[in-house]
Amino acid sequence: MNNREKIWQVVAQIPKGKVATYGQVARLAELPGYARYVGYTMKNLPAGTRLPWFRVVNSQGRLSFPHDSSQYQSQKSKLESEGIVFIGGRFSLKKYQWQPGQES
DNA sequence: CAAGGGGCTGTCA
DNA sequence: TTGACAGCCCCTT
Repeated sequence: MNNREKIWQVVAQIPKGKVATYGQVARLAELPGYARYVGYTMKNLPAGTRLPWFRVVNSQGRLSFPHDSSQYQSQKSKLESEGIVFIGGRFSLKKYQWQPGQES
């Protein structure tokens, strides 16, 4: 299993309505410091993947796409459909960040 | 082999 | 609270 797959597994575990930061995903995948690689990996997901990549956000409680890009809108709407509320272009990371162990 | 860049981050001003 | 900076890791030039 390569690092890319480890990342996929972690992302696949993020529960609906919750989000995780790139750095958090990296740590959970036992790859501390690979935050940036996580983003790179999400960018190169196989077409048609069912991975909830939209639940991965940056540590600022914001999305890492240009505010006017279609990708930003796409991710934002997907998160909102799961109950995450955006205020002024961002959301409360404190409130929605995934805490492994309290999922179910 | 070197350089640039990408859905990042923690630190410091 | 923002913005600038320096590290991080990997892939493509």
